[in-house]
Amino acid sequence: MKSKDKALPTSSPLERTGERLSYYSHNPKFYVAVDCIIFGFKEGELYLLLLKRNFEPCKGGWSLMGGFTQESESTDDAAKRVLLELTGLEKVYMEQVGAFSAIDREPNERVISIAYYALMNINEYDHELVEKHNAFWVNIKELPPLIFDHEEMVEKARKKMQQKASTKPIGFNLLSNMFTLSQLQSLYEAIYGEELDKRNFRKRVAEMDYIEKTDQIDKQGSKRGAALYQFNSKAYQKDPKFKL
Amino acid sequence: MKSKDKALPTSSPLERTGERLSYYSHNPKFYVAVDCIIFGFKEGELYLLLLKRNFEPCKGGWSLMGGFTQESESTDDAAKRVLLELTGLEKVYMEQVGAFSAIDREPNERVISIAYYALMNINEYDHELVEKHNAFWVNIKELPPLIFDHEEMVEKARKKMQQKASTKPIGFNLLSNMFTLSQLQSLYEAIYGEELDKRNFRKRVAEMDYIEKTDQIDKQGSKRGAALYQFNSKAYQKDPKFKL
DNA sequence: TCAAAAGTGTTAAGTTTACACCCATGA
DNA sequence: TCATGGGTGTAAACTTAACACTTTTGA
Repeated sequence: MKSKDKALPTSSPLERTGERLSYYSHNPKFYVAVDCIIFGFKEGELYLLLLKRNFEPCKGGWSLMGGFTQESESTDDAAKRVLLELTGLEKVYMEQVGAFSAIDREPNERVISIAYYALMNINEYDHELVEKHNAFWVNIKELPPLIFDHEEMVEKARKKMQQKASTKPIGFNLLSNMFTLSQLQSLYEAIYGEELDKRNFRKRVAEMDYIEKTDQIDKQGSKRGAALYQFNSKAYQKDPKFKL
Repeated sequence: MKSKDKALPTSSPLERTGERLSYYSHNPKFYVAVDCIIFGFKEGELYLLLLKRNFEPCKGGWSLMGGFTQESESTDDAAKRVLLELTGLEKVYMEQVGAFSAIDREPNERVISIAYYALMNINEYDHELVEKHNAFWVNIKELPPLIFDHEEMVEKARKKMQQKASTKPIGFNLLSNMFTLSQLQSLYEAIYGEELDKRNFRKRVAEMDYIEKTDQIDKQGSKRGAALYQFNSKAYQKDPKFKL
């Protein structure tokens, strides 16, 4: 790898630092950040967990939650850690969105950032931690201007999440363990940004045997009550077909 | 951004280096590489342009072409530069595949690498440069073991390229300016890894007005000769629908 | 008693798939 | 003259989209 083989035909004594080989030491190093697009869902709408920054740089602005990759971490690890720091949650569904590396993406320092999106249940997190970070759930239809290139990250994350959610059962991460079909439908309507036909939707759900009806009834959403369903991931593994 | 606000409540004098603010200086920095999955197409098969490494590390192994991001570049820029260094080509179609950051992905140094795939016409490049880098077109069905995590990069790139090629007219980058429908079909068969029905394929092509029949005839591929077509990207912009 | 959400099938339209023969030409 | 790839249409299968009424119950 790493081209530059003209300048570095073989490893030379000059290229050693201490005990370890260093073929690379004439190249620059960079801060590598991670930024998290954290999706939540309530009342038929998607929300993002955003920071109203009470620290520099861009104090006072709105931003994604982020952090710096450490020596001991992959960027996946760093993203998980950053999410844990903010929400107290482990094992949250996350996907890499991509690297953002424009030279001037931050005003004062060169930082390359790897964006990740996360899907979490908006009802289960550590409120104290979120408050401490001055973070708020913001309706995705009413996003404020975001600092740096964070709006671009959000856009890319939305597209990627939408694409993935249509072919893989990742949407359930945004719901409680048990959910009504109306909730599931309104979730997918929010993800796709369009209304879906109730009967066609339920027909498709009925074909996915791993979306299992429980004997529980939800009495919050309606007078009549609606059957609660759950996603059975083991059953899904056996016949992993999904389309909504 | 960047969490760690406990350790860094506000910018303090200590956080300044020279003239510039440095809120981040207690964080580590990393080499940031780019690696290129370079696709070509000939004789009905996909090929990758791979290096038989005549330099360390992993001299003698097969790898992707790569290089290090410089201060003056985004990773997109770096990927373009690296491709230019190897092939002499500018304006090649490239897409980011993602960041690869496992701590031990390289044996001797911590390097975070951003992978890109490139689609190029296998008939048009600077052979001298390729020879100088000891690079070879390898049939994608007969790939040798690759160093580091490059096989993982290739797999992810193939999936991403396949996905994109089915919905956006990027495949033309792998063909000459003019091509026969048989060539186009065999390209898509190679991308999808499955045979396609000739009549159905041509029916779909016929619906895309921006795939224009020229008055040129290809006499190489057959005795009878086959009409040559070209992709009209301006016509495509006007009605950007694509599905193959 | 009525408003509000839950639940339930059928048909038409559109899309996708399968399939076979004649044509033109150079060797 | 024949082997080779070029070129062409139709029907069946399947998938998707459109659509309206009855049920239950808490206020």
